[in-house]
Amino acid sequence: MMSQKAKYALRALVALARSDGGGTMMIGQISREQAIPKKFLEQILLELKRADIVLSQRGRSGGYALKRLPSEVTFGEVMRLIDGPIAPLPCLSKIAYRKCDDCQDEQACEIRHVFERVTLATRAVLDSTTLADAITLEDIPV
Amino acid sequence: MMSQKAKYALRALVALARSDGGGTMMIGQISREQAIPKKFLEQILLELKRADIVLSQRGRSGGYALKRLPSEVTFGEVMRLIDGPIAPLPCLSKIAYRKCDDCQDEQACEIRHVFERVTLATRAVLDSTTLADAITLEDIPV
DNA sequence: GCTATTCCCTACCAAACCGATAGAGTATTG
DNA sequence: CAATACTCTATCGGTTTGGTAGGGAATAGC
Repeated sequence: MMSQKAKYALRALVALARSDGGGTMMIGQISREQAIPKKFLEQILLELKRADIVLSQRGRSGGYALKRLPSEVTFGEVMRLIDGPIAPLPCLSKIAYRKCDDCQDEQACEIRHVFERVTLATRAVLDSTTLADAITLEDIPV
Repeated sequence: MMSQKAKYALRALVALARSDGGGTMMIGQISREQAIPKKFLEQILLELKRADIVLSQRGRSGGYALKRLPSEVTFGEVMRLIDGPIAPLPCLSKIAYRKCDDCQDEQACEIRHVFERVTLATRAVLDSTTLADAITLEDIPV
């Protein structure tokens, strides 16, 4: 299961992408519209800002907006930022490769072989789907 | 990331499947061979037994063996047993469907649309790969 | 029929993680 | 200059994770 936080992050980004193709929204506005606890959303948006996915304007008529085009933000990037590696095993991760503590021979590991397929399939979806795709996805058949 | 426990469970099952196509092994033997903490493995095997995946023999020359053919135990079944639903969202789970707390319209949820694809792809792998496949998988190209 | 061996079961535990909440600080603008 | 909105750090209760501990019950071999 993905974390609640990742779900919130994606929902907030979709809201920003919908908003006039990248217009500015205030935290409170997103929070209300998407039913996300405000203070929690604050932290999430801050994290997305540090990752150069959104930008912010402080002060009286401030708010958040996408820093890039909706078509240039993938679900994979957001998931990795918030929930960490997409691969179910450290030895299959691109961004955080690590040998499994107890694995003697990585090439012979049957578990790894199977989950490599899972990982490739998952990445194929998440790294190719952008916010722009998401908001028009209703029409496209699976 | 999948849990350590699920990794142990699958490794133990693969060991049992390899063992003479379903021969009996003692906990200690699996534990040593696979470098799995013995008492933890005990709990895992017990759980697999309750799920009718393995069977046990108590007493002096006891041990564990697969209850079914290696070709009749899928990775998906084991993962669901140990780690719970495969779907990353409760509203996409087969075994534990639940509406997302904060979701107003499931059919319109963009997040759901994307992760439905992920789920289908993951299930396609895990529900079609068995222990028998795993131990001969080295030869099959991805 | 005893006893060593093996599985069975329940309880417990420390550390990490999750999903927030609190509150004080810093820009910006009307 | 004050109201408003973002910024940052700390804290917190509850759950999950990855084990460990220890006694009980069955069974095979002598």
